Amino acid sequence: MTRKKSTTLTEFEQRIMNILWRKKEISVREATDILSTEGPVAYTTVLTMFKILKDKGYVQYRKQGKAFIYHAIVNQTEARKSALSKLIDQLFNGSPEILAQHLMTENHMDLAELSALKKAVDDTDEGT
Amino acid sequence: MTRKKSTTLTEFEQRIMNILWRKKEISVREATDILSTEGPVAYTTVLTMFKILKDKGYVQYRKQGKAFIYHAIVNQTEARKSALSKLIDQLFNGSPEILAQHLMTENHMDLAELSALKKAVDDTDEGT
DNA sequence: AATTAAATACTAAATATTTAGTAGGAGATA
DNA sequence: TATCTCCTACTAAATATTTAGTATTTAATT
Repeated sequence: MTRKKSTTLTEFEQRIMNILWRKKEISVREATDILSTEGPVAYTTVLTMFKILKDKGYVQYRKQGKAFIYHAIVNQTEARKSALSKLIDQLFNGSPEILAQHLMTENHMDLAELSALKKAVDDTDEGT
Repeated sequence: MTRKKSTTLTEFEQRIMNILWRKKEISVREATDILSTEGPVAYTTVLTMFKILKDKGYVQYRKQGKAFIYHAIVNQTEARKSALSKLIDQLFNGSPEILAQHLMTENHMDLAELSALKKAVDDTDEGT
């Protein structure tokens, strides 16, 4: 009779985390402003989401005056890893190789392109 | 005040579609038996899910005696495409290249491996 | 044809997720 | 200090998703 809680970020959680990963630190007010550019959203809705993210251990805050300034405490790479792993399990028979094949055939990525990317990754550290 | 309906397959929908992609055709009874090996599930629950998938246009059925025999009418590649595209939008800045990087760094896929895969894909047609 | 077995249809409800209103509090300001 | 503004806390409810019970139908069987 019970529905399973999501193991990864929900859609709205995701949207907020994306903002946090870009901005490092942000108030609920600022986040609301940013989200509002994509569509109407109430301040308290965003507030609630931050509270949920806090409870789930994805973010933390510090106080500044009377406001909370939030920051992410899970990094993007980790989130990518678990979301991708879930997707691979569910749709790619648990095989990253099948996903790679799919990328090459459906997204027209060729080896030259991948090679260049690999080089770029090897040269830098932060691959975002 | 409204929550957005999922654009991709939900988790349970996904589980059933995986069975359909493997078995081509299946009755609710058989599907229930298969799903039961992973955990308890009521026959009517599975029946309901098939009805939902039918309404959403993911499956179709033919009658055999009094039972419905279901088959998928969306293929796995399409489902993979949309789910992946959604994930890339949400977590990989809309960039398949970033995903490719991630695969290489986090899943330790190297170019030799990818090259072999590419060759395999080029030789066959159905890459599952 | 009547009975039976098994399937579908209809209905309902639990849980997760998303959305937001109202109350109350804390700091800034007049 | 009194007021005002903006913030968080608390509460509530809408929608999606999952789960399954009960009623009805259908086909096979006797």
